[in-house]
Amino acid sequence: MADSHCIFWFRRDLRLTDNKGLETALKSGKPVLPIFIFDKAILEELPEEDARVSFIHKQLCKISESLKNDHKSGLAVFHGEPEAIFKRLISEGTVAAVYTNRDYEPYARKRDQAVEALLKENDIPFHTCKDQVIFEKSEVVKDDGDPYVVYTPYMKKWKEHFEPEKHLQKTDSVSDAGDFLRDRDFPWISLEDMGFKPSEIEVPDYDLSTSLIDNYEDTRNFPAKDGTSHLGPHLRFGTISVRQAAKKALDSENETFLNELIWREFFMQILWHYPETVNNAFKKKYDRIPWRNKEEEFEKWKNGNTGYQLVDAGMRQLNKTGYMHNRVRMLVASFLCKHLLIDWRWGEAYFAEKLLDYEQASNVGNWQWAAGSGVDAAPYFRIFNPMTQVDKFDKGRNYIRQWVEEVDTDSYPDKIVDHKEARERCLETYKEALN
DNA sequence: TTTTGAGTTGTTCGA
DNA sequence: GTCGAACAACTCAAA
Repeated sequence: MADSHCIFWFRRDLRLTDNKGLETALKSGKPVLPIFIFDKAILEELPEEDARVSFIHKQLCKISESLKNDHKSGLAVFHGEPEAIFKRLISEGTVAAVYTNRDYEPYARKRDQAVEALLKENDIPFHTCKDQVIFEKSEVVKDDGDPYVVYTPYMKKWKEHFEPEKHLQKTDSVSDAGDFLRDRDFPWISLEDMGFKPSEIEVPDYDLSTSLIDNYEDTRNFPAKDGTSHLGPHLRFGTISVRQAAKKALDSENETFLNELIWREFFMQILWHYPETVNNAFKKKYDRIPWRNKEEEFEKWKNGNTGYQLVDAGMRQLNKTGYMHNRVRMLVASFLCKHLLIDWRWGEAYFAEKLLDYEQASNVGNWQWAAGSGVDAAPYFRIFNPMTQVDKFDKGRNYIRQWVEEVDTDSYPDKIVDHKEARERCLETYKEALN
């Protein structure tokens, strides 16, 4: 029998530096076989061209290259059902342990439980590490042990607990930590093998320059300025570690950026404690709202043809680039739920399909916020006025003109609903349902 | 247990 | 144009 080795399973932590689980695996003393699995169940739901699949694939190529060059090792990439692949991997009898970083989404939790059970049957330990957040699960909770469901006290407690020297400690460099399994070749899987084409939409590199972070508070409300770090997708796929991002946030005099990272963790712990909110309103009676759910209106919203300029600009930016300015996200979400009375789950699903920085915890949390049904949500009578939002945040209409070329011509669509009427209809509907 | 103050991001209306 | 109140209570967090 060949010598035993352990496995490190990459998921949403696609980097070789400052990767807690990888470091732990290397320190086990056994050679490490790094693997990635394209999960068939997830891929089947996606269109032929998906920017995120392309991005993951590209990152895997990079990781594989540097493993080859620096460690004479390779990355084993699979396409299939995780459990079945692990069965195959352990069938040789040489796997001593499996290491991975924890993932808190309901689907991932279920998947990991199944894998863990399978490994256990074969007496193989499954070690998981905290990597994608500074604080997870119940690390920041109220004194009585219950989770926070209001952001501000959570944020304060988070900061109380936070010790940069301890929590931002970088992992050892890969070469110092241990060895990879060498000289094993695996067939490489191309996008085409999995039925995908390279996407025309590219994930932009992140920019953590100081000026950007220091000015974050000034620019974050003005979509035309696009003062964004593009950090979202990189935190999503782990091409940057949250610790490195937090370090940058700390260097800034301005806490706004750190607060955004804390929002991310706030929603992650909400999802951890309340996984059912993926499909159900956090405030249960909001599930009594009789959504109108008009398909043709949903289509217009998706395509940016509502006749409300800022809404349309946002949706078109999303469709073209996989990104939408946060200020505008709030508006289009409010518009869908309140003006059109379409179920927040429809909007959530559309964002899930399009956003490069899609993060289930934040997306569900923020959609429920917009609908009024979530934790710490906007009161239901707070209804954005799409015209007023233009005056406030895109006065020069630069953002609008950038994304809606025909905005000042006859071919631009009429308003899908009258603002005043829609507003009153919403207030009545909510009031009635929540009584 | 009870009390108190507070809660991401707004809009409208009337003075 | 500017300002404060109303919009609706409710529930959370902490003392």
